[in-house]
Amino acid sequence: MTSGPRPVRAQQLDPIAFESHDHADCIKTAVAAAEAHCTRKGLRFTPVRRAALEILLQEHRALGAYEMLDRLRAAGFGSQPPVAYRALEFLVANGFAHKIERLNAFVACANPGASHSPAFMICRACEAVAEAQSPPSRGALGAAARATGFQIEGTMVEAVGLCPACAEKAGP
Amino acid sequence: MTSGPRPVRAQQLDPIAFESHDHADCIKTAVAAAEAHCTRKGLRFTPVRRAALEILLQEHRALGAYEMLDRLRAAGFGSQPPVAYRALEFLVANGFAHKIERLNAFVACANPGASHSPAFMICRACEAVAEAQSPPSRGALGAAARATGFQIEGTMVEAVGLCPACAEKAGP
DNA sequence: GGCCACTTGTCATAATATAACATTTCCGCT
DNA sequence: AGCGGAAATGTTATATTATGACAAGTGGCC
Repeated sequence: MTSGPRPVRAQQLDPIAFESHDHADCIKTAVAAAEAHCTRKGLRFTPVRRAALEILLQEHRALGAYEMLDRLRAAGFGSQPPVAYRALEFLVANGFAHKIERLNAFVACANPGASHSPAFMICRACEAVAEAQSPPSRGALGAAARATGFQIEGTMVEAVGLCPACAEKAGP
Repeated sequence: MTSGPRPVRAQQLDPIAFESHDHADCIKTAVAAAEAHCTRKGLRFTPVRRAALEILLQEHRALGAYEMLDRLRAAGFGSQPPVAYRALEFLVANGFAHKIERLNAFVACANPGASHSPAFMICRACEAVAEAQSPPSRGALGAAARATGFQIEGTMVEAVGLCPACAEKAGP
């Protein structure tokens, strides 16, 4: 999980998650949305939790819990694993972040508030993670579930491959 | 696994993976298939590897690496983690087993040899795991990949929920 | 203030996974 | 049959990921 040669460019416009966009703005928007959601639901959007979300939003890649812990510690919060795991658990439980099982790592939700059945594309070279929306209970799996009587409560879809930037570096 | 509806006898009938089938037979068949595949490909189907596959086939649920290690040790093989991890790596690499990322655990392949783009249904109550075939990257994910230029190399699909037996136990 | 639920920080430990290396086994070759 | 190299095995040691338990702090509410 090296932080590798990740492209970091001029202030606000970064080619991340396979597309360019205004990063500072996407952070502000997402944090504001989370805050609003917590207010509505009576949840406590505490400093650690806000910090954790901001840290995740800095990257469009998955961050391990211990990487998160390092950054939270650097920001003056507690320094033991549960600090990171609890903040991440809160973010995941409330749809502000997702766990990437394949990487044992966490990524900010690209679409908080939207109906959630996300699918992820994970670059095996640079570890960037992009989120796509996938319709719930899709094709073959939904059919198999109905056929056997299995009740689906949640589905994980994670594709591993090469993002456009890394594909270009790798081959012709 | 189930190669069609098969007549079954009382003693060998186990209600597993959400369906009844002849378990002893499904083990023999799968091991023979693996052996044949290895012979064809010049791979070494060594005793540990065979034992690991048999152990996985005993269950239609995912087994953690250390659970596997315990059983391999009991069978007279080495007693250190790499023993289990290497056998499992071999089985996964050759399509005889799959890793269930959600559980950090491994399950025998229900359909070895078939074109592989498996999807799993994981019961959160009893941890049974059933494998369905899913068409490779169709639908929303494939579309997103094409749109962004992401090259999918492999996809993991895991649904969590309740198997029929546990659903019945849980609530009418 | 006193109560309560929740959150935070910590220590301790569990569970999962890999690195590195000596030894043995197997296969192809002569 | 004997040799050489690649692969597999078993081991020690350690890295990485994750959780249990408990004391102390925080904030809402009567």
